[in-house]
Amino acid sequence: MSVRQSLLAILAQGPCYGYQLRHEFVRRTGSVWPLNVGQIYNTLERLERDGLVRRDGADAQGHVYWEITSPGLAEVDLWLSRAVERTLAPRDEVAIKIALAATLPGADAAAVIDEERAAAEGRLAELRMMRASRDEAGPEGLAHSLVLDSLIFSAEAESQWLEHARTRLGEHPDHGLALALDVDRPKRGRPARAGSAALV
Amino acid sequence: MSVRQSLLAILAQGPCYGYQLRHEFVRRTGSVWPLNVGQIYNTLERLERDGLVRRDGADAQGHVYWEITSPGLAEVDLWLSRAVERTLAPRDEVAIKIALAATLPGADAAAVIDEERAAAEGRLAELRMMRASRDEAGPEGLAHSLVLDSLIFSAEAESQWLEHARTRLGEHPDHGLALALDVDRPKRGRPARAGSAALV
DNA sequence: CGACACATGTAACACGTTACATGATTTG
DNA sequence: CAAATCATGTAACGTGTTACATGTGTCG
Repeated sequence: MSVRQSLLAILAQGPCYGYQLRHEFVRRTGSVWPLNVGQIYNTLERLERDGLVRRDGADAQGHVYWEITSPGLAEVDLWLSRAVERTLAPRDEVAIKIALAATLPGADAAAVIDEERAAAEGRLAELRMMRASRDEAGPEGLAHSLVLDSLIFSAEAESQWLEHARTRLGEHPDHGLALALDVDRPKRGRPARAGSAALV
Repeated sequence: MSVRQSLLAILAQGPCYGYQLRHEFVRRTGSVWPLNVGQIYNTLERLERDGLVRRDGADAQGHVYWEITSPGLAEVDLWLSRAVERTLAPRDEVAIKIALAATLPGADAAAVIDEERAAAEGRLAELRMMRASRDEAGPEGLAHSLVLDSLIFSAEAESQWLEHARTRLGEHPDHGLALALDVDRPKRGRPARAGSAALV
């Protein structure tokens, strides 16, 4: 929903055409989130379908302008006034992967964690370099550095969690967490074929 | 890609049928990520389409078993051996929203931050309660608490970033970050209709 | 019996994302 | 002129997600 809501929010400032919307989005979010132009037109059509924007004719240069509607403005207000709806537990591929690696007999959970942690640290270093060389002057500066900070905070948390996970895994006696398939689960009868331990 | 890869990884341990896969996924990831059963069958068909699993007949109870193929096993190995592919800057709706709120003349960025922070703290409190009442005994205990820790680390980072953002916003003179539409951008000629400042 | 969990499956949708086609205009 | 940018658009795909239909088995 981020792209959709963002475009809508920008349109709340006044009519724009496609390329302009992309420019505004990139400019305001610090150029860290590139946006394929095609997606703009795509999203605009979906917003139109939902009655949140309408086509607003074209100017002398042929630019097709889009205008926000009343329901669209209401949607923007709602977006800004209420916190984003998040599930209590957003799915995180890395966390899922570690949890599975830790319970799969055939996997080396420690190695998986190390690999992910190295990747996280690499991203972190790159983000910090970007952050350091970021020019904070100009009206866009603060927003830009805030976005970078957000990414850095998040990457730091991931790396720290992985370190924590690595430690706790090491403490665990003989990696005794590998789980075979739970063949006894079905209430109404056990499958004929027992859970064979393929792979390793 | 998380669900897809997870099911594949579980199937690497041996053939399973749909409901069993769901059970295994939920069991290994600490029941924090519920999985609609329909999605299992959906995903299995897509995996079959890609040649990573194949149907493996049914047992006496009518359970339809699925078996991983060679390419499927290779895919699992790859997933476990290499870090998850992540863009340097994953899109985060909250970060995008704050960046936009900070640059939109009509928005009260401070209020938006406060609202998001309250929500983040709420989630955090709930996660900590879950974590505290989590039974760590049993083979699944460690994986479960690690997953919860992941969510907690992540929620903490978000809250801390929001606090940081709030502070930096406060330091900023007269909220001077509101950006009007960048009407001078188009290189080939200025649109006839100037960027009007609608909304506030 | 009736409610509920088990079990399989289908169909549709949402959003994000990319590849491609097409043309005008600017610039080296 | 040729290349690059600006600009609009279309078509397709991928994953995640939900709603629904259908039937069997269990249990109070």
